Amino acid sequence: MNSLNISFPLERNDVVSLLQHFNISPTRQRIEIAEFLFQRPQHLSAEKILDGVTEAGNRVSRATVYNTMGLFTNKGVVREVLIDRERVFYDSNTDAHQHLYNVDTGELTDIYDTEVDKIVIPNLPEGLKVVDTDVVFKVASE
Amino acid sequence: MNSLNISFPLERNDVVSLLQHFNISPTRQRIEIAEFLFQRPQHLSAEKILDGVTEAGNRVSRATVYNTMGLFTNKGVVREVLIDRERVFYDSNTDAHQHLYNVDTGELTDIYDTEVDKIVIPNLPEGLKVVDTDVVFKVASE
DNA sequence: CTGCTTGCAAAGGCTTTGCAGAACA
DNA sequence: TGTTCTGCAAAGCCTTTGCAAGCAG
Repeated sequence: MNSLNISFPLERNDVVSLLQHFNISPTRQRIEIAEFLFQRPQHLSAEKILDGVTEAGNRVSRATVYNTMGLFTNKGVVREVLIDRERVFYDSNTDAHQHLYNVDTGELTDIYDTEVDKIVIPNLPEGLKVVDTDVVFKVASE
Repeated sequence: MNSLNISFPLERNDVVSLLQHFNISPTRQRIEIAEFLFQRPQHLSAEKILDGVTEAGNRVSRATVYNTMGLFTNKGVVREVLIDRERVFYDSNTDAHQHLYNVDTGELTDIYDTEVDKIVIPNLPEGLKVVDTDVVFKVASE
């Protein structure tokens, strides 16, 4: 999925390149948000992103966080993960991978299972192509 | 996932049995909601469920629809599908199956792919078990 | 009776929007 | 100087909650 091979954490220069690669003009706010996102592979809500950017000493409005994350998602910079109905999570890891969601703790972790790539959809109608595959394994304590 | 082998549409008597099977006392409202859900395999939002039940000539409040769908989900009568960030969908088909989501049209369809059942999670921590597997293929026009 | 259910209205909480000012090319 | 972007505040919208009345066992 991700042909960019991001090596976390991303330096500021790399962040700017990344944004430009996706045809996003690198404004101060977008750079600061992206820098925070790509410190490491992580799953973050809009609120957490706002908090994180703010704690890093930068000032970005809530509306801009929402606008920016919508933009990043559309452009493919990050991936939306819908698991918790309470809020959307943004995944800074866009490599092909799946998720393990612990229903007891709410913890969301990445897993890599090459078998998933081999899945072929039976009877995929003509003229359609798969643009993304979301796989979430919900796990609980035994 | 579903060992009940529901044959759509479900008759009123079967609906009552179904609810009892899940230890849900069959109140008028719950029966009417379940009857609407199990007319056919479908993916419905709370609003659509309220509309449908109302149009069928029954009277149920919005709050009861939400309460009931929460109950049905917890008991395993239906499955929540989180795809659209706008709202939650409830799936009246609880057989093991996957979803095809057309990002252009918003259409959500069921697919059956036995290969998915074979997926084994690498490094699943001890003491955890998989309780559910959500697979969504996002497709678009070529 | 006693506890479970329902329904209304209000509150809650995440997200979007309108619009004026700022930044940018 | 025209376009894009930001930020504030308000609005929007889905969902939950408090609470009184109704219903079931």
